[in-house]
Amino acid sequence: MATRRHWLVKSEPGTYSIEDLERDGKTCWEGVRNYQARNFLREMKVGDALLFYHSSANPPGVVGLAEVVREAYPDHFAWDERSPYHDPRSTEDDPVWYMVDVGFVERFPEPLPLPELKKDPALEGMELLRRGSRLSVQPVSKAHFDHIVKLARRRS
DNA sequence: GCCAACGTTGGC
DNA sequence: GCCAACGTTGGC
Repeated sequence: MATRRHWLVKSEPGTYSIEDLERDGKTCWEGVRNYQARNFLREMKVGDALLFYHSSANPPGVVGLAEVVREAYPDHFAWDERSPYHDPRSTEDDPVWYMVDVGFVERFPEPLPLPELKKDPALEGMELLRRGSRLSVQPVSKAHFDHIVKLARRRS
């Protein structure tokens, strides 16, 4: 079996929250419109583990875990003129944007707020904490991933 | 609401 | 290929 990879995905809770994913069980991760983030989406394999991050929240932070349940396929919202994610450069014959399906794994009893993650020396070098980092889909090292899960357990 | 950081666009 | 202008992200 191939080694499972680890990632972090951001969502604004007003758009789609961990509570929404808990309710839905799974969802398609549409709307990624950044090439670097898209390339990471296309690298994802079924079973890869995801940190679910609430951006533009009070406070922002990691709120739970999800997993990849379907590998990358064309993001058809790009073809929909009424969608906020519409992008005329992407067509059915030649898709530009992709999405995966993600499944709910767990919601942390308490969110891990960004300011606390910033203070943690064990998370040094994490992409999320890099100054000016805006990537909405990013790889996470296993060590950083495991440490964050451990922090979540410690809080409960 | 502000603004720093970043990505994209388009003129040249 | 350079780079200024612009739009977006996202913390604060």
